[in-house]
Amino acid sequence: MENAFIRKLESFAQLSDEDRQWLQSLIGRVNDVSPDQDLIREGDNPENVHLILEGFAARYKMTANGKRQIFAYLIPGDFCDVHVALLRRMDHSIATLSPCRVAMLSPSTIIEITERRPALARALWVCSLVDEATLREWLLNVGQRSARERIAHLFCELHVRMRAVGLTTDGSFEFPLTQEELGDTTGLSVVHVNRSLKQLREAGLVTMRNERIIIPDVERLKTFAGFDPAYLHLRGPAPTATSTF
Amino acid sequence: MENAFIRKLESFAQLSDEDRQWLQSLIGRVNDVSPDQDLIREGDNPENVHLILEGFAARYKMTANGKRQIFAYLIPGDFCDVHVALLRRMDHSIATLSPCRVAMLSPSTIIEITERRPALARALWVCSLVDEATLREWLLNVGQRSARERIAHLFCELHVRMRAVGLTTDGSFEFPLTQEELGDTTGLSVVHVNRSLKQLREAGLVTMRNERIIIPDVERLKTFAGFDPAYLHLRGPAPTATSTF
DNA sequence: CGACTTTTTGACCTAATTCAACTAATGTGG
DNA sequence: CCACATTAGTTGAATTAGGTCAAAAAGTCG
Repeated sequence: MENAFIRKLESFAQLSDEDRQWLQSLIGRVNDVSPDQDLIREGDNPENVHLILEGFAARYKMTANGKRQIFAYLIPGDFCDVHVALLRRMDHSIATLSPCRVAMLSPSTIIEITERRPALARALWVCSLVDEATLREWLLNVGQRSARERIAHLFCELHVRMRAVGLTTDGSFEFPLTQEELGDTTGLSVVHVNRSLKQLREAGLVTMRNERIIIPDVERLKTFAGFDPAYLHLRGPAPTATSTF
Repeated sequence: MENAFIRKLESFAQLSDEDRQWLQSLIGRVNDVSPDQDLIREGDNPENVHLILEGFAARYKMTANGKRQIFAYLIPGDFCDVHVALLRRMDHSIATLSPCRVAMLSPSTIIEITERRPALARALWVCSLVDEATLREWLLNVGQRSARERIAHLFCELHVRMRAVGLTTDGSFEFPLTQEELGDTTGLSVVHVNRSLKQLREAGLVTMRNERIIIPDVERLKTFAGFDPAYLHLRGPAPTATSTF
């Protein structure tokens, strides 16, 4: 799965073989990180750029009263902090949610990309715009949808994103998060996440078990959630679930 | 107020006199736009870059069920869509909320900035990072805070942002939005916004009247809302309320 | 003034929270 | 491999924050 991020960039821009090889060669130091470890913490002065190779991580922030909001899931192929390096001080934290393999790149690599690889630079640009669009969609999600719709919408999004990096088998993909973490992303209590999941399961819309999400009928779930993938700006028809193997 | 945006950029980076003059000369066509007009609509292929000179505008999107979520307020000095031009298709809309004066710049101007004015380019970069951080804070706000805290937090943020462009008088500033629009930004019903405002007013924390927000004791409101302005990444101590005149 | 929009209030309802207990997993050291 | 500890998931009962519906009051504007 080391090349999930090449795959991801390719879903936004046409890359040359040279670009691809060059990207491949970028990956220097790789760390295995256990779950619930902060990669960067609020207040830190960011030094490295992190790229998730395997596992799930998340951006988050805590309120003064100790409540946590998760802002984004970072899945294989996602850069954690390309841009943030421009600011002196991290305004949020990033933590692993499952065991992760993380590549650490030096900021100079990124600068090299922007200066020497226009196609790649553009692809990175687009990535960050998509991240922002995704963030907007999450705000829409917690601001305007019911508990069940929120969860269903999140799962639809994740299915599309996981498929784009070749990590789905039909309607199913790995999802190693706890219901508590789901609650922190949807703005719901654990208890209510549990009850909502039960209802979704009983309606035959989604099942979450063995650290996997199983969607028997993706179209049906999309309809239920009011999911429109336009905001993910994937180009062309996404690869079909099975063709990714 | 034509130079609110110069002021804004200066709160992120040191600009030379030349930069300032050049920025001033940028403003070409200026439109007066009445309230509730879309500047760009979801699905459009963005052509112009809009800069708000006066008034309030907002990014927003509707759900399939006709609910609206507002993602950001655009106040004098804010660029609406510097970056979005990179994508083929708008994934959200931008509308005026009050009468606005809007400068329309050609995308080529932006390209010129990035190529010829490194200090400005950097300042624009930082602006968009701050926009993203603000969006995260809004998600935290609707996901984790109570109705009153949400509203109070939003007002604190707005106070800081308005002050940064010289549009406050002590704890007071123009705020020409309806309670319905406040509801669409905080994920609350109009009725509940109204009741929450009443409680905040009775607690002596904020008053909203005559299209203005009046905060008798800014520090007290910040404490109540759990507001920490770090995410706005303003450099140095902000100008004091009265020194802006 | 009269039409329309926005704000305010009341009464009632419901989605989601909280607290608490219990069960099912997962993990750890002997 | 088992006994015990710990974390995660499930369920029930009581409570509450916030939503809905409806109608009145207060502004706004041609």
